[in-house]
Amino acid sequence: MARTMTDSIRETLRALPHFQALDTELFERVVACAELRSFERSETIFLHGDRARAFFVVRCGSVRVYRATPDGREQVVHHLRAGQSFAEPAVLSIGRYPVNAVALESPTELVAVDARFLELLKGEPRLSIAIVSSLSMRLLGLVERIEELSIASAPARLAHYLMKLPAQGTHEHLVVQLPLAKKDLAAHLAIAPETLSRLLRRWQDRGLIRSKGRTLDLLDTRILLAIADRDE
Amino acid sequence: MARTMTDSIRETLRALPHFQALDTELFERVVACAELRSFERSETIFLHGDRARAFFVVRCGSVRVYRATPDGREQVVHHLRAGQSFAEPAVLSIGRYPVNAVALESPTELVAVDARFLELLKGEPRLSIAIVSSLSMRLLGLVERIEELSIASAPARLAHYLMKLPAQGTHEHLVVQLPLAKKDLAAHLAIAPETLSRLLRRWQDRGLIRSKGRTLDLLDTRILLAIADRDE
DNA sequence: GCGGCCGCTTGACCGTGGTCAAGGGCGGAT
DNA sequence: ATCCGCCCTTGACCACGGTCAAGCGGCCGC
Repeated sequence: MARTMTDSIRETLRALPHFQALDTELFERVVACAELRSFERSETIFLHGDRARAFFVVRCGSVRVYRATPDGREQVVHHLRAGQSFAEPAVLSIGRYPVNAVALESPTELVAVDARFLELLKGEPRLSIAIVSSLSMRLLGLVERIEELSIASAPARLAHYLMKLPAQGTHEHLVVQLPLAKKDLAAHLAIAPETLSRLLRRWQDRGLIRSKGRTLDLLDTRILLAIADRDE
Repeated sequence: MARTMTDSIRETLRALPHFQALDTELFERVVACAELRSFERSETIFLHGDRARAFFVVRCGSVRVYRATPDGREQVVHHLRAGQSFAEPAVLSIGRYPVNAVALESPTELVAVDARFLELLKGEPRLSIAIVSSLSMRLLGLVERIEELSIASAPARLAHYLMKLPAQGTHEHLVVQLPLAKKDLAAHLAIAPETLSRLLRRWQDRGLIRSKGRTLDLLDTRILLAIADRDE
């Protein structure tokens, strides 16, 4: 019954795509590289330029990975939830974090896998194949994100985001929950909070959605999809 | 004296970071997966959705990798020159190209490394370590690109681009050559060609640069740097 | 040398979306 | 229950940069 910290680590790591196919012995050696860390809302996990001693897997809570410019603006690169990993590239190549990461909820628990993992990698082709594949997927995801951020208009980005959210209900009347505060969602979509607010208002007036706090009813998915990949 | 096609392939692949540390025997097995292909200006190399049979290394010429949206707009993801590789992730994970690629010059010669490479990877930890590292670098590059495209203003993007170009001359009077036609540069920076034109004009009027065709004199690098990471 | 094409430049216009400022509403703390 | 603070909303304004349209210039083919 006693649930050790190592059990938590084991459970979190095993759920990762990288590690699902590993045999027990190798997997335990990975677990031995890891420790559990806990963060509070708004607590910094690492900063741009810090020495990259570990990569992370989200056990619970959520994390924002972002870049900041000298003039104080920032751009969200990733938003991570339970079961997702981040910062592998920093550990596996240059050894410094190229971005900032901050916890968004209290508590946010992360499994930190440190540099001993690199040694494992060198001796284990199966492990490196898994990592290659997972990094490749991540790359493809970033290419998507480039498209989202630079081709699409603000309404298209929002509609696209809403339609990708896990939904409940029938095809013509979906109900979704926003996983972020609206101001954080705005940051993720690279728009001002005011713009987000105005868009939701407009669509509600047109009968496309209904909005109550973080719960949205998508009433006309047909038109929303059209907005998502054409343009408003 | 006779220079075989295989020699060309060997030379091109050997210059890649992935392959520099390989011993001769393993390297030759990589070479055996590769063939040389030639393209003309504007010729398509692959399209979004095509089965990914190979990844590529640029031997000469240049390549634009881009995404297109239903409404006809497009976003440049990469611009590649001699010695650079692309499309590894497609081959190494999902098996389909997620983007389009087109040759920008005549001739553009590419070394295509086909799927037999995957088999090599499975048996060779050193090879996969090299790939992991190189994919990681690529990921970091894409994060930079996200910042470039979505945080910075048009003047900042342009100034940043100019200051990163290989330059000749003294610190306070650099001379750079644009490696792209201005309309292609505009596409890379995600701005309209007209905007590029106007920016260069304005900076020339202010004495920051001098522009003659594709040759630019950077007369005040101090201010250009300021524009690059603050904002206009 | 001449014509035509394509890339570059310039001008005029306008829409998208960011900024500034102020008001309302929900929730947590006491 | 009440207060305070933070988020969200709404309004007014404006500038950045895209689009449309026209004119210019250089390069290549004939």
